[in-house]
Amino acid sequence: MGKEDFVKEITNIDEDFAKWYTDIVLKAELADYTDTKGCIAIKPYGYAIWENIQKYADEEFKKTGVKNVYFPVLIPESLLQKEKDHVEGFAPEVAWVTEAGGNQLEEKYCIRPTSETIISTMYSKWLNSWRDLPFVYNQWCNVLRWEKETKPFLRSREFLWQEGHTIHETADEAINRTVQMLDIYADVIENLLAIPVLKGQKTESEKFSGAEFTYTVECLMHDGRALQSGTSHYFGQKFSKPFNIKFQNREGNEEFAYQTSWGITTRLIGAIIMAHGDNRGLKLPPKVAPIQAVIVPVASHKEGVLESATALFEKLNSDFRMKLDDRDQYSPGFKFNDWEMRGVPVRIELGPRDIENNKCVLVRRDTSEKIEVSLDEVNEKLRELLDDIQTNMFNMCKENVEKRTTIAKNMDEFKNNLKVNQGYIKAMWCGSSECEDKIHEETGAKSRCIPFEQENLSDVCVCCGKKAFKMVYWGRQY
RNA sequence: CGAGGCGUAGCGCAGUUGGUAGCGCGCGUGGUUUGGGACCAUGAGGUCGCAGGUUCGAUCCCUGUCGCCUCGACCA
Repeated sequence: MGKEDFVKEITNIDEDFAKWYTDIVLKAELADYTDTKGCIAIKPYGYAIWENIQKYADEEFKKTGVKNVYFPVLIPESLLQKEKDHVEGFAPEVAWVTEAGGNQLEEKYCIRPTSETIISTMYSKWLNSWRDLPFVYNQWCNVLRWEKETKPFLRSREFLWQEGHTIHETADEAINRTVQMLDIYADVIENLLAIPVLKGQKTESEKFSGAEFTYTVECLMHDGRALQSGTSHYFGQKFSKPFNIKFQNREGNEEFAYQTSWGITTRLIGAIIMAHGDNRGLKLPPKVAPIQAVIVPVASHKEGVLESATALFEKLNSDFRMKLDDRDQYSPGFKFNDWEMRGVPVRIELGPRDIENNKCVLVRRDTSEKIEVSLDEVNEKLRELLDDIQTNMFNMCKENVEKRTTIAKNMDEFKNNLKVNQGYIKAMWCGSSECEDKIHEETGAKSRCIPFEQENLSDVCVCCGKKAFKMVYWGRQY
């Protein structure tokens, strides 16, 4: 292994993926551990990635009529209790505020683990007529879930997300909304983050607590484990009844509204790290990278070099998110490695040789390929290169998914394929939670989803051999 | 929450058979360097995770506790 194949101080990605992951989070300065157990501080570079995700997603949401709102972080206990399945699902990981201002509170408050309850209460207050519908609201906020095992971005006690909550006049309209939002999530993840997704429906045992059904987008990481990356839930009238969200319909009768919720979280930052990273560190898709290209001047003490580098920076900075690395305490070689570790998609080298020839050198992070480009057409070339990197990163990721997706027709194949490839196992399923449990017990894999695109692999369940209901993707998860 | 591992400088680690600590990297300053992790000189930085106990004396021994990591169970 040559020195170009690894970065000092970062664990080898194939030897210890978990360690590699936390190395990247810390060394690339995305986040850091805090004195608050299970909660991270997101540093500027990591937060900038989140801001890019937010910006893109928020624009897509608004194109479909979503409006942003804000609800309280504290929810009274009585509200949380109203929907039975919901409270059962969340109770173990809810944190409570019982004391304030030096006094015990008469009613304790939970710190929101999700906001269906408080939002439903307000919707009930605000809704009168079918003419008021739909409510298509979203909030960007933090939530708290008292997780026992935590990992930066992937599972922390506090995390940032958006939660959309809608109510509709009809079931069809609500269901269409869940599909529409799932499609936006798929678009965010595939087009912005360059990670291919698997779209489908969660099984009964994997769906959101309180939902009629849950749609999901699943991603596969470098090591072949799956990550639930965005969910969209249909509630029907399961919340609107206990929360009394009703309206007078077109016939003049009282009717309960049809409800949805949907969310993506800062976990997506973890997905970017684990789907694209390699032994040189983080690898960011250009569309979401806080810095799309970094200019590294070579021999910057020499006459005119820093001036030319600054001029190039100015020339590019209006079209791209740029960084000029003019730190004088580091050698160019150090900077090359440093920016690769931080995942910047393109490095631009500019030294006396280049300046003399009116050129610069563009080096891409994904393939390490170097090209010389005339300074006159550097904007166009950089644009092309970034587009190509974005596409190539998606394709590389897709190759990994395809390589790691296998079919199993019996449990031996299931176990063997999982052992060899990790990744997704496609297998027929009878629809019983007993088989799901048994598969999980025997293989460690859980159902990822019932994909929208179905194939008939066989007529019988991979586990029990009874009549098959659907094809399911299975896999080990984060 | 079950099993295991680790807490000594910002990071990675030594070390003290009990007498308050060192190395490498990093960091500050001055200079020479600069096309894949430069070099010389000179500095700064530690209540040895925390709390008890044993002891003349604890970073070291004992007990407890907290935190982090890995593997399971649970979740975005």
